[in-house]
Amino acid sequence: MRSAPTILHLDMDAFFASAEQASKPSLRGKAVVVGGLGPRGVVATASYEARVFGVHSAMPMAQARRLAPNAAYLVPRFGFYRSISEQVMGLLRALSPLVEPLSLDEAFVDLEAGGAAWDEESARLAAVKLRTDIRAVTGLTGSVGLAASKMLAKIASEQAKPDGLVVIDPGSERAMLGPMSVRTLPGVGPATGDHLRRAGITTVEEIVEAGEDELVRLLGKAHGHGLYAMALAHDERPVVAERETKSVSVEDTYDVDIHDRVRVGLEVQRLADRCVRRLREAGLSGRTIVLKVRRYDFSTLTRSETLRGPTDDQAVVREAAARLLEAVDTTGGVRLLGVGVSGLADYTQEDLFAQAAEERAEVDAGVVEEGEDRSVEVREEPAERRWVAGHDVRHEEFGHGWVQGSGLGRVTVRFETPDSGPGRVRTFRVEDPALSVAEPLPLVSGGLAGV
DNA sequence: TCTGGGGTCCTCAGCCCA
DNA sequence: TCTGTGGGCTGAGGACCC
Repeated sequence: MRSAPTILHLDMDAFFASAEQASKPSLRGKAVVVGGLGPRGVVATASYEARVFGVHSAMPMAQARRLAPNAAYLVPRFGFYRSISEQVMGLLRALSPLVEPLSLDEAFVDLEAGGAAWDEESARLAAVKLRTDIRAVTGLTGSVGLAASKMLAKIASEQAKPDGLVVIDPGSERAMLGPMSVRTLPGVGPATGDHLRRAGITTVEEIVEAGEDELVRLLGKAHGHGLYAMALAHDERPVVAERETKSVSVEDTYDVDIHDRVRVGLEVQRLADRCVRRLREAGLSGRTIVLKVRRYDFSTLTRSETLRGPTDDQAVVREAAARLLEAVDTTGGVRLLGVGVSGLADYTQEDLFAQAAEERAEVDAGVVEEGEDRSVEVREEPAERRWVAGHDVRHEEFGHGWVQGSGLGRVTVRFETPDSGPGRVRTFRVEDPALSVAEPLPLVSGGLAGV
């Protein structure tokens, strides 16, 4: 392990909820819950005000509504969050070329590799400046952990939350980790935590006392060795900037279980099409097609088939998924269906030529118009459906606002912007021609323009 | 209480092949 | 030729992460 705390872990505070609060002044200081709003939705992020009521990530939305009935409930706007995330990642890359994003709101940075820091003092200065810059550019706060390894930097940023900075001094790690719960260590979730507890192990120092052989016996080779090393604060995993995608998948949970076998088949085709679209957008093709089925009783099964060569062909993926479905008993109903492709390869020249030839043939045959996106069904949306709660809109007279709710032919809009005060609410007919869908505004004036 | 969506990695069993 | 062994691939499932 290196000797200076020059690995940085950044974790944006309650990211989705904070972004919504920054975008909507009337929600600041209020309980905000972002997640799926359907009957089977779960919480993606809860604002700190909502956490006071016991609401947390991954909690069923129905339970969150019981705990915090007066909170604002919003669907996630991933495009908006992605644009903020890109600004943050830009600030990180200015520190070092070695930036490893873990998600939209989290990343590791190897400060030493970028020459941004070489000892504790320089690392601390870089972290302080980073937090100031993030706030200036995005208007949001992030917590930072600094340590000599990834695991410890992540634990440090967790301790720093919200809006803080924690540095773990090299030499103090073992003493700090010892009394902590085994669940603190990466890779210990509910199942492994339970497993260890049944063996009388609840803290990190009890892992060390149990010894490596006992851990391997309990958890298997890879997990046992890995966890024992983590408990000793040994973590040599490097910060990796470019990670190759290993699989691409799409899945849908249905509001009501599907019983009709024909409908199940149609949904699988739709998912196969969506999966292929994502594959192509990423310039990838893959050999293994995976079908995922979650049944009415939440039991989940996967069926897969490996082809002779990689494909990104819609018809091939559809057919494979349909074959896999044939072998699955869906009596009783299904709540989730998914289609994925793994065993990925970059587009080969051969693939490109084959695809181009196929498309030319289709154009010649009059199947699709040149320039037409054949993967997207163009359909006129009913007026009601255009007004998604939480999304931005613009009114010719009243300016920029966001949809608070819609129904019964009416849409309610709150007119406010990130730099206005809390705004007023007005209601319109859903087909009001003065109202249109709008892009989110930058959270800081000029912010989206870049650093 | 009733459990999303998109991923990653590991384990185990069965099969084939050298 | 028979038997044992070990590696690689495939398919299924489980755990974990954000």
